[in-house]
Amino acid sequence: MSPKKWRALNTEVRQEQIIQAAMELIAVRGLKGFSMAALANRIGLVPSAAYRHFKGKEEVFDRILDFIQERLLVNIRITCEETSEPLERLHRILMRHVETLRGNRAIPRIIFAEDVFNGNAKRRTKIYGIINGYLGALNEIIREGQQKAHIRPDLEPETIALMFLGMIQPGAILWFLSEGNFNLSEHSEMNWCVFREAIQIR
Amino acid sequence: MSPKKWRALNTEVRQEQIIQAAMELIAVRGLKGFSMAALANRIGLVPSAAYRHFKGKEEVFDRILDFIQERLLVNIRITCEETSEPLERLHRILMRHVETLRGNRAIPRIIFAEDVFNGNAKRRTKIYGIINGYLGALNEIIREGQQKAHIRPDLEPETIALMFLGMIQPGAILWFLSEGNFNLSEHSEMNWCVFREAIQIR
DNA sequence: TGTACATCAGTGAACGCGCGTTCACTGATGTAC
DNA sequence: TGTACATCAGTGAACGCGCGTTCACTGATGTAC
Repeated sequence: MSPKKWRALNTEVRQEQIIQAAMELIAVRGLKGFSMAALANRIGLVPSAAYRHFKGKEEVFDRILDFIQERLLVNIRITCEETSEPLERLHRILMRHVETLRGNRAIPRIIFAEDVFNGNAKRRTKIYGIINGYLGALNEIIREGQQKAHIRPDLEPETIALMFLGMIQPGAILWFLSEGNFNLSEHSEMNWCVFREAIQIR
Repeated sequence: MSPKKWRALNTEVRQEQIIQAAMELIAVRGLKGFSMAALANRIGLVPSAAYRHFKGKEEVFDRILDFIQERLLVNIRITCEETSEPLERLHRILMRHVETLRGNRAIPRIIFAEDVFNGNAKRRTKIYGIINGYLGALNEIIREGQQKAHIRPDLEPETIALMFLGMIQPGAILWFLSEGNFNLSEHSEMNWCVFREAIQIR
């Protein structure tokens, strides 16, 4: 079929290619576009070949979730290495989060798509865990900010952490629905100003 | 088949039943559970009978979106009739919004499920329009609050309106993922306190 | 009031399609002796 | 260094399933005369 010499690649390489292809497919065509056939074709394989590297669609999806979790937590980790000032940390995490969404359009599609976990309690729990893990990391930063007297101590860290996500989500949906026309970064920056004033000690 | 006498109902009644059944299905089983077959069975019809009352699945979905739009805007309308105090309006709209989500679990599933509009530009535009319409109504209330010197005039009404949605969305997702264990009302109330302080004139 | 016909909601069988998955087979590469 | 065999990635045909949709048909109700 192909003019150039036929070449088999080992499983690790293929697994990475498949996850990558899946993310691209979801980014461009949505969750419906994420099929084993489309996946395989995208990296020049026949659909059944994908089953040499993954047990099935479920496993591919699980790996995608792992990837997303990792991406989000890395943002927090490197930010915390950069600075120890709590408000500055939150600000940078916000900006990195937005950039991550802009760079990986598949992420909001998966996280928001409540559809994904239906009839699959394990998956639902997994996504719940990812979000809670992220919120937990934010909680820690916020609590530190309260101890250092940078953040109002009368607010629950959990409330602040959720409002943090609230700065991003509605904008992300509008950005997505408007096919990129809505200015997500600018909007987040304005939200941040209001948010910071609301939580910092005046 | 059925023991009780066979009875045909007219199209208006059936249309209402079908929309209702569709919302229930989405609420309980997610968007994947929304099929013409399940729909029809739920109201005691054979799948093909549904096509007597709707051209197809697309049309059913369009009508669901109309229903949601109506529900959201009604919340704003009746609140504005109750009180003319801008901050009180926003507070009540927030509570009503939360109650609407709790009463119609299908709504967050549809609005968040970015999947829905894929490959269907018209539908995407329609949902964008619904959200923008809601934001527009909030904008008006906010602008009035700024003119009456209840709300800080240095903030863009659009920013405030989006943050308003941000009070609801992350909580709604957690509430959904936790299968109702997350206390959405309480969380919204706490968010409101922070939000009000952030936008009101001190 | 009775008859002939149109309308309208509901039925069941059948279709085409896409998708996830399986399986026997192939051909290249790695390994044991 | 050469031969025999195992392993491993890729192939293509085929499956079963669910779903959206169509269509000829049925039986009750409404309407015209």
